Amino acid sequence: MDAIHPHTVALIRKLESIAPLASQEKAALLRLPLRMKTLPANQDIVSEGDTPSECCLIVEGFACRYSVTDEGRRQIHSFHISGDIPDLQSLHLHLMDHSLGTLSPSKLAFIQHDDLRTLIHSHPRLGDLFWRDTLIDAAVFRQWLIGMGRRSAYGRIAHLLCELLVRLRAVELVEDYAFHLPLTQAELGDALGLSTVHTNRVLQDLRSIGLISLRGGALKVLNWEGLQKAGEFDPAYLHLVKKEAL
Amino acid sequence: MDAIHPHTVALIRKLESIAPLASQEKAALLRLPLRMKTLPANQDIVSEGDTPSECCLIVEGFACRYSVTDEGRRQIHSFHISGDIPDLQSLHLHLMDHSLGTLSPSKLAFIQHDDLRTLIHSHPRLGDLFWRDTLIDAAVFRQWLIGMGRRSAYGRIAHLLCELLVRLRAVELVEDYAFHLPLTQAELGDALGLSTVHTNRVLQDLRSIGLISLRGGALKVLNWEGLQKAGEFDPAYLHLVKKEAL
DNA sequence: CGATACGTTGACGGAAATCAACCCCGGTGG
DNA sequence: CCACCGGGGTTGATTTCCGTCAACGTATCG
Repeated sequence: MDAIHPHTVALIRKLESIAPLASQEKAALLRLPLRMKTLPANQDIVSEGDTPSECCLIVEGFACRYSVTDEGRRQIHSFHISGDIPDLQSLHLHLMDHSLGTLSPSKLAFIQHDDLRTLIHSHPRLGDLFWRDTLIDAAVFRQWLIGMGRRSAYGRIAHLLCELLVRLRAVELVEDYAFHLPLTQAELGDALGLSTVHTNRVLQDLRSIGLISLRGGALKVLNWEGLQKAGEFDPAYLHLVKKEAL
Repeated sequence: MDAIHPHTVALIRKLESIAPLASQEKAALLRLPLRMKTLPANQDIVSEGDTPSECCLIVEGFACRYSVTDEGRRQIHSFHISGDIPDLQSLHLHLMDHSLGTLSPSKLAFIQHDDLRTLIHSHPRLGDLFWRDTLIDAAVFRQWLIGMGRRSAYGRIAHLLCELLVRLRAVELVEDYAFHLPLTQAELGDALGLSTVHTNRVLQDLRSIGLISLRGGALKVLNWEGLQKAGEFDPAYLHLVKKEAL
């Protein structure tokens, strides 16, 4: 009856990284009606003040949630990658209290709230799983909070890179400790509460110490142990099922 | 059959502040089996690394969630008041990635996960409501993130005080812009990523400007308009149903 | 009446912001 | 083909907010 959407595999891969899925649950997910959309970089997907009636699944690309203060300073709350549904919360919080935008050219799949509700109704375990996902989301916020409050710029950046590596690896976007990081230094700074200048200097430190290499959006972690230590990184807060972290 | 627990009224009042409740839902909540416990200040309720099988409803008192970095620096993630279930997330995230502790002498009510699951199963709308509550929780984290990243110490403290006033008012713990704030300046600092000394100085500023008065745990907002402006506070992110804010 | 916890004050230092150039590189258009 | 342009990255000089250290005041309590 309904079309099967191969784009949903990104979602399935992501969900399987945080809990096992039954085959009929996967089948139900694959039957979700999707509205595909491609966006260039730096476009709003949903804006603060909106009351969306659908959620946005990221199939490809990088996105972020952010707010802008009265004085025009941007704070990025989180980064989102393939398989994430960054505005899943709009299912229960109807008014967007922040914005969601692309950071790189992205392929998006929109899912109607009603379709999600129907899915959850017939597969309550999937509902629990989505809930779990939003809870992990909150856990990530808490980690960022620790970084902003109590870690140096150096530790903060290291921690963020560790987090991105682990999350990207969970959806198989990391090869040999290297991944594509389409973020400008200004964007990294806006995420970590740092100025662009300082972000630049700390990144240079990380490179000169030999922890990472970074050129033109290609990031490679040269010393995973060292980077984790620098960021006091412990992946427990991501609550992944596969613990072959190291 | 089951006993009716009047302590649950704190929870009902809180839930009604974020969504309307049907009378049979209230009745079901009142039938929840509770295990009461009284704790003095500065005691852990749940500790990082625990895998609890019950949630903690705060009936009376102040609590906070927090983490401690390797160097022993504490970061408080959130404050919790009457009606909150700060570790509701343990329902779906079995390993605690942070600790929960009292800040003042508190009256607590523990609810078995199984009882919550049964409740949610028979009243799915309550499940949605609990989910919504954890989403608001995350929204509060995002606001704190904005503060830590992009606001001055002055704005951060002002914002926090605004948030506490609105949340406390939602559960009827504010009278005439005054409320009980049993937090030390060290605790405020740990929440906002500030040193105790600096917290002290900024609080003095807020007092000398005439925005607040604060003595011995008694906080009174003298200039609500001014305090909101100082903190760029907009209560939308709390997603309360009663909007008679100002 | 000391002990202890919390608040307050001053002096000093440091991490990071700000300001202001300048470089590099990939487009693009004349 | 080269000049121009703009976005991102890099660098240095300067400033500032806030942390740290250390002392002292003040209140509550056993």
